[in-house]
Amino acid sequence: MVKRPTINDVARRASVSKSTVSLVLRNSPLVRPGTRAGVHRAMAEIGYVYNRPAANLRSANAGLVGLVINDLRNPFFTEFATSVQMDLAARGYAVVVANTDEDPVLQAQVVSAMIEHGVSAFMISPVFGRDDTTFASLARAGTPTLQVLRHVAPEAGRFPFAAPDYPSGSRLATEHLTRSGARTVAFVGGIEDWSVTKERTAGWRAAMAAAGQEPLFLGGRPGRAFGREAAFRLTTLHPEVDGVVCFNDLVALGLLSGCAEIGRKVGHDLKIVGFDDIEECAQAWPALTSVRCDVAGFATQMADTLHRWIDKGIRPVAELRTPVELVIRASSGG
Amino acid sequence: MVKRPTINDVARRASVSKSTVSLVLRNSPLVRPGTRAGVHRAMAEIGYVYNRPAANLRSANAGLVGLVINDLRNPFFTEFATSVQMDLAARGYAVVVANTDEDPVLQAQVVSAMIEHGVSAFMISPVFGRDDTTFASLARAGTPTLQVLRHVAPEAGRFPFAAPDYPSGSRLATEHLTRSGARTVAFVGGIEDWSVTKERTAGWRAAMAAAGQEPLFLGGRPGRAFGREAAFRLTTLHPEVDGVVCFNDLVALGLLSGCAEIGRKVGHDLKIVGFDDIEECAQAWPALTSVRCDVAGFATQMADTLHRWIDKGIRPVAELRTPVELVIRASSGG
DNA sequence: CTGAAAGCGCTTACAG
DNA sequence: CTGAAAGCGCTTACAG
Repeated sequence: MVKRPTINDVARRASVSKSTVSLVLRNSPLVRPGTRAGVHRAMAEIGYVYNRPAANLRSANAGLVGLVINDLRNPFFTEFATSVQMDLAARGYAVVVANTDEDPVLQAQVVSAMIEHGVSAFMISPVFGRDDTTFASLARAGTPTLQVLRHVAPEAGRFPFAAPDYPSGSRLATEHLTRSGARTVAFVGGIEDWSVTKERTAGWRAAMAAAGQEPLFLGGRPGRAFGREAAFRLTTLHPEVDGVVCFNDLVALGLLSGCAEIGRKVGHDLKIVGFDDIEECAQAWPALTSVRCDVAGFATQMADTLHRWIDKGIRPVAELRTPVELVIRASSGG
Repeated sequence: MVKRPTINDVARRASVSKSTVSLVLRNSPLVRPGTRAGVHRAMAEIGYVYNRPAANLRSANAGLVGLVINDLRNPFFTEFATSVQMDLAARGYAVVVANTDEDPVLQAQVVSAMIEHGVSAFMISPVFGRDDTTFASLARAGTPTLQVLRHVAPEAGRFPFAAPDYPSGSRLATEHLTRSGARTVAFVGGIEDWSVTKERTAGWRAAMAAAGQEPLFLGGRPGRAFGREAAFRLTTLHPEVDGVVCFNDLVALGLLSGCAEIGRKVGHDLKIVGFDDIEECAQAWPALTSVRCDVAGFATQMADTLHRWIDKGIRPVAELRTPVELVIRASSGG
């Protein structure tokens, strides 16, 4: 509202040139301690605040990062986005975020807007579907862009990708269920077209094949509602299923809720494993066995990767997979 | 990475002056349709993208809004923040967000950073506690700032505030429980110092007083973990309690989980009401009765309020309360 | 170590 | 309707 004091006002107040003030601002060793102190005093006195966009016009490094997420209301992504934001803030970046709600048009819009705002880099968990306008803009702008958690852009070299090792996760889950005595293990949740669904079912399919079992896949929107619905469907249509690997924890928690409603004992005649290990898993009853992806740790790693790319020019590897582990709790009879 | 084309490049390509290009950019009616078309063609051909920070240096309106939230991982705030972000995006703003994790120091840091980045306005759900540095910075910068959901800044005139009508919510909840036959209604969760706790207990206290009952308040961190713990504590130490109003839905859902574990029937010998009505309430088993604050609708209203403040200079009223309603489900025996 | 000048990409009067 | 000039708040060579 009120016009902010500028570098010129500081210079006048401290009786130096504005170049000197600029040097002080940028912590140059060239300026004498006494001068520096005087400048700092002047800044405090007149309430000077640095104008980053202006500085950025001449130099570079906007200190702004774009974070674009397909479904921010899903606790898995919430945790990821929040952790990334906080980690980047600790490194001095401001984060402009957008939820794309699995909508390719919205995604293209927010990405364009962020490019106009001059973000230094992007971290994106993209929507699926044949829409290249987003990545075309990104390529044209040349902004460093890291795909996380899911990938869609074809040129992996241009848009490096990192995610937890989903296939291993579902393999671990399935083997655990089989070892615990489950005879028929279904996979519940996930949209079949999505690459992430292919990855999350891969380990389960492999384990099923190894055990000589016919894989039963129940696809659906990965939320609680579908999980609840699946509880009824499984019990009615597939009573032989005694083990379930879920696409994510929301589906598993919905399944738990549905089983509670129909009075089906989870952990005994039906063993359930979730995916992601969101915080709620440990608080549920029965507590939910899940594939721990360590989102918070993954987020920290990604924040660091992006920071090194922007600041030090260190390009991330084209594809990175981080290890997952199975956390066994009551829902799988553990 | 690659230097973006500028307004000058467009001008050269379209054989006009850069002033004309600027006018086209700003949709001025002054420029002839033919000229305008030529400029647009040139922009497309060379892949011009508008440089907002540069424009902002001369004019105003950064098109950037700061969203500062005390606990982004809490689904209530997640829903709020996500809705606000999407609504503001629809109005052409980019949103830089930060989670402060109830930490006043972090809050002061991110607010300063956002001021440096030149955000046009703030929407803040502040941390509690005696820390004025955040609001002092805000006041000094003169950036329009709307307090939402919680308030802490003393000068309401300077920092308008808006939130759902919490007191009415707990009154509705308590009356409903009493009417449903509960004899002893406790309040569970919430840090006693927080103003929001005072507000959320107010209606309950009033209803208790009206019913001539002694109020039992069990304070604690408003999360699932505390809710679970409370289930055990209530059953052991306060077996007479047959109705509970919770600080928020997370506490209520934790309570549900704890009751499931100890085999206590919710909705019959213990009736529970949550607060906020997050999406999960309807998916829980038993489904959770809750005070609906309509976060999404509230968010839309706040986005609109902020937009009118920034764009049209219409100051919000000093304090706004939005109506709440009780959504009755199985957990309260409804 | 410090200052004067030019320039970053845009917008804003001001002429024409 | 269109163009030349100045200026937004900073940084960057370049002198001194």
